[in-house]
Amino acid sequence: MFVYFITMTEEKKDTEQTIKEAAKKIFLVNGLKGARMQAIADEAGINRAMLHYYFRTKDKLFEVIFSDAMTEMNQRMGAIITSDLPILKKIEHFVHGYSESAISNPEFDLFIINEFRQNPTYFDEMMKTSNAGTVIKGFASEIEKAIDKKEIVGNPNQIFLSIIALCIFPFAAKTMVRTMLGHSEKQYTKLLEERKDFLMQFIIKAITP
Amino acid sequence: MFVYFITMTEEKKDTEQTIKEAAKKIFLVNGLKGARMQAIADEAGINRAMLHYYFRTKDKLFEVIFSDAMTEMNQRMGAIITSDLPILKKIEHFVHGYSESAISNPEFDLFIINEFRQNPTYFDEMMKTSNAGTVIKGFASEIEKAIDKKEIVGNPNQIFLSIIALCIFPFAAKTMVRTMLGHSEKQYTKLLEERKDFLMQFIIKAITP
DNA sequence: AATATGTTTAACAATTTTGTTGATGCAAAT
DNA sequence: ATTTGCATCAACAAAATTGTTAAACATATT
Repeated sequence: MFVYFITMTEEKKDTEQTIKEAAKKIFLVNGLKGARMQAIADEAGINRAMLHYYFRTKDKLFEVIFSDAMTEMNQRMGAIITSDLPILKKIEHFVHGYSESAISNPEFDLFIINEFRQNPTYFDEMMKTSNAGTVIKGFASEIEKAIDKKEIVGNPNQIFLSIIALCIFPFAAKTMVRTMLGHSEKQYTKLLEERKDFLMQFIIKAITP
Repeated sequence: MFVYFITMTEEKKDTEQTIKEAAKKIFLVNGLKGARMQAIADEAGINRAMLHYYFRTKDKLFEVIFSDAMTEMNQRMGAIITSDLPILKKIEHFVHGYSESAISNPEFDLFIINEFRQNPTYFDEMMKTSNAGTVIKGFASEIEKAIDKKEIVGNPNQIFLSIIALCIFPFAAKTMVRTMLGHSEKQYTKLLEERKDFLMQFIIKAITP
């Protein structure tokens, strides 16, 4: 009996979790309007009515997935905070940290970029209040300070933009780049792994005086 | 009478053109499934039936816009071909050429990235046959040669990926970056303009021995 | 065994979106 | 002035998509 209880609870959670994972997969690729509830149900291997039973509406389900994604974004950006390291070490910490989490969830980057465009006001608000917002602005101003101290050279905004471009683009445009290079999934994953180290050398060369 | 004839013809073409421009705007932001015919009609300021009158179905209308986008992509990538310049000049030519065309059509980049993901096989095919495909592979192999000749240093694929990341990302993730930097549309446009020159210095420093 | 509780499903209803058609207008040709 | 041919629109029909419900099912509690 006790065993049954555990089993049942686990299976219940499993359904909800299964739906969330399926929904994440579909929403991340198709966006809110582009996604179909049936596609999510198929992905989860369950009846479509279950989606409504657990999450009421498409919008509410999306909201859950979206919040999770935001939390993840805050965590990723949090990788920058490492208090009192010199700027190059800080950049290195960010590059490695970002790459690590992007490798484990490579669909995420493009989703965020798309959502930003579709819902700019939401993110405007978020930048003012959230962890990510503070971190990003802090990072940008640290770059500025380092330039003042002649530790690195260039325009602060351009440098900031370049660093995140080099980090994010390989994941956001994964399929495109992979196709351009004629790489298999495996080859490209290897490229991304190796990139962590390549990038630091590349960036350091580019910004040190 | 002659004047009337001209006027009428122009207005007819205008409607079709108006629809195409509106459709481009909507499809580029929302994708095929995410776009709504009513949204396109509203954007064009005409009755929705007109879309069907001129283009039959949503799919066919999308196909037209998509083909145009592919043509543009081929043209952009063609900016690389400048026959016998040294590698750094060739890169410079690409960076400037790409930035120029991206500034005039900034929604395009993210659209292509998204379509690549949604329809990988289509692009796989395209890379084998099209202008863009040849150009991209040629560019990648030129970088490889230059590395052999010790003109530049690094891994060829990483360098190729880095160059296109630095060029494309600022447009693809425009809204995101703009929000992160707290820039207005105007400020960000200025940043993109200035970036043409910044980028070349950045890239040269990063890849010369 | 009977009951209660939450889960699942198929069928249905409502809504949204796409696609069609017949009536109307408008300029050019006769 | 009448006719012709295309463009436009409002209203309608069809299809796709989302949301609801009542009944069946499973499992734990009594």
